Amino acid sequence: MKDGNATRRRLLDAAAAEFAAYGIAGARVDRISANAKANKAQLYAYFGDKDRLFDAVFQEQADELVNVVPFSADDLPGYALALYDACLTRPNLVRLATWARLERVPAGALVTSMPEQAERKLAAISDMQRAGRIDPALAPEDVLAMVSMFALTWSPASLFHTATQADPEADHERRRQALAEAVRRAFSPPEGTAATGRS
Amino acid sequence: MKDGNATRRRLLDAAAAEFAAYGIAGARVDRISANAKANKAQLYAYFGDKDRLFDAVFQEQADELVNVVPFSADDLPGYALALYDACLTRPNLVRLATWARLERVPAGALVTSMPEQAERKLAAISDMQRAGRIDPALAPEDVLAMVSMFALTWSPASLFHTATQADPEADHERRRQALAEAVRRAFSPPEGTAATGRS
DNA sequence: GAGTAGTAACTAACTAGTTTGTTTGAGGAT
DNA sequence: ATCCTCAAACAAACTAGTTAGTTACTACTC
Repeated sequence: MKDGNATRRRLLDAAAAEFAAYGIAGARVDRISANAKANKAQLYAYFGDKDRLFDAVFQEQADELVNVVPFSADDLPGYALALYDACLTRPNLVRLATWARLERVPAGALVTSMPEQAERKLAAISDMQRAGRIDPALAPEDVLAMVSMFALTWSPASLFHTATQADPEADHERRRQALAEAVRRAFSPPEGTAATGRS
Repeated sequence: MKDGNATRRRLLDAAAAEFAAYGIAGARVDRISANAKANKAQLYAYFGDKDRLFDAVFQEQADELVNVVPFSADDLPGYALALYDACLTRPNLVRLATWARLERVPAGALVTSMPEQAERKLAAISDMQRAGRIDPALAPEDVLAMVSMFALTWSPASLFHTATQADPEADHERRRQALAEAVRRAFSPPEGTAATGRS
C-alpha cells in the first residue's frame, strides 16, 4: 500500500514552514502543496481547509514547543538558558506560536491543550517555593510566565532585538550570562529567608 | 479648501486599527478606506500602496510606542509597571509592533528609526550602573531589553497569557507586584557591592 | 476656473477550494 | 508469474469570490 502517512507528514512539514514564515493569512495553500511535493487535493482530503491545517500544525508544534526544553523548577536559570538556545535552533517554533497568538488567540492563555503538563510545572514551582528555593510570595503561574518570557528577550517574538545563530558567539555568551544571573536573582527568596524544609 | 489632512489622519487611524487587528497580509485596503470614511483612491494618492501605508502607520506608532512610557533608569520597576499598564490601555501598539517583527523584521533590532532615544536610555542605564544602582556586570542594552520584555509577560505579544482590562483587578495587582519585585531584584547590584560614587 | 477632494465602476491578478480523469502500487486470488 | 481490485496519489483545469491597484468622472472651495 502506498504510504499515505508519508504524504501527510510532508504536508504538515511544509505547512509548518509556510505558516511560520507567512502566518495564516499570508500562507499560500499552493506553495504548501508544491513544497510538500504533494497534491492540493490531497491536502484538502487530509486537513479539510487552510484553518484546520493550521490547527493540525499548531497542535503538533505546541507539543514540541512545550517539550523541547524540559522544565526544571530547581534550576530556573538553566531552564531559561535552554530556552534561549532553543529559540536559536528552532526559531520557527516561536514564530508559529506568535502567529497563533496574533491571528487566533488575542487574549488569555495561548496553549490550553496540555493542562497536565502545565499543572506539573506549577506544582514543581510550588514545591521549590516550599523548599525555600523560589520566592513563595510569587504565584507559580507568574513565575513560569516571567521566566519563560525573560528567556524570549532575544527570540523571534522579541519587540527589541531578535538574535540569530549568525550573531557572534560573544553576544550569545553575554546574553546567556545576563539571563542566567537575572533569572537567578529575580526568583530567589529574599535574603535572610530560611528554608522551612517541610511544614 | 477641503481638509485633506483630516482625511489623511482618518486613513492613518483606520489603517492602524486594521493592521493591528489583521497584520499586513490580513489587512484589507477596502476595509481601511471604508472605516476611514474615505475613498480607496485617496488612500493610494496619499500612501502609494499597502506596504508604504503600513510603513507610515508603523513609523508613527513606533514613536508612540517608544514614548508612551517615559524611561526612568533610576526606577526600573516603575518603568516596568508603566509598561504593563500601557499594554492594557494600548494593546494595539504591541500588536502592531509584533506584526512588524513577524512580517517585516525577522531578525535584529525592530526599531532603528530613533537612535537618539535609544542612546539616551542606554546612557541613563550606564549612569545608574556607575552610581551603583544597577548591576554594572550587565550590558545596558541587555538591561533595557530584559526589563521591557519582562513587562510584556502578559502583553498581547505574550506566548503564555495575555492580560486584558476585563481581568479581575486582583490579577492585575498580583502581576504588578510580582513584576516590580522581580525587576527590582534582577537588576540590582549584588549584595555587598558599594556604590563607587564617581570614579 | 483651477486645483483639490471625493466617488464608483473597473481591471487584472490572485486565491481557496473543487472536480475530473488518470496513474501508481500493494495485496489477494488464481 | 499474472490478473484484478482498490485506495492513495497526481496533474490540470475550473469556479467563484476576493483583492490590490487604476481610471474616468463629479463636486467642492477658493
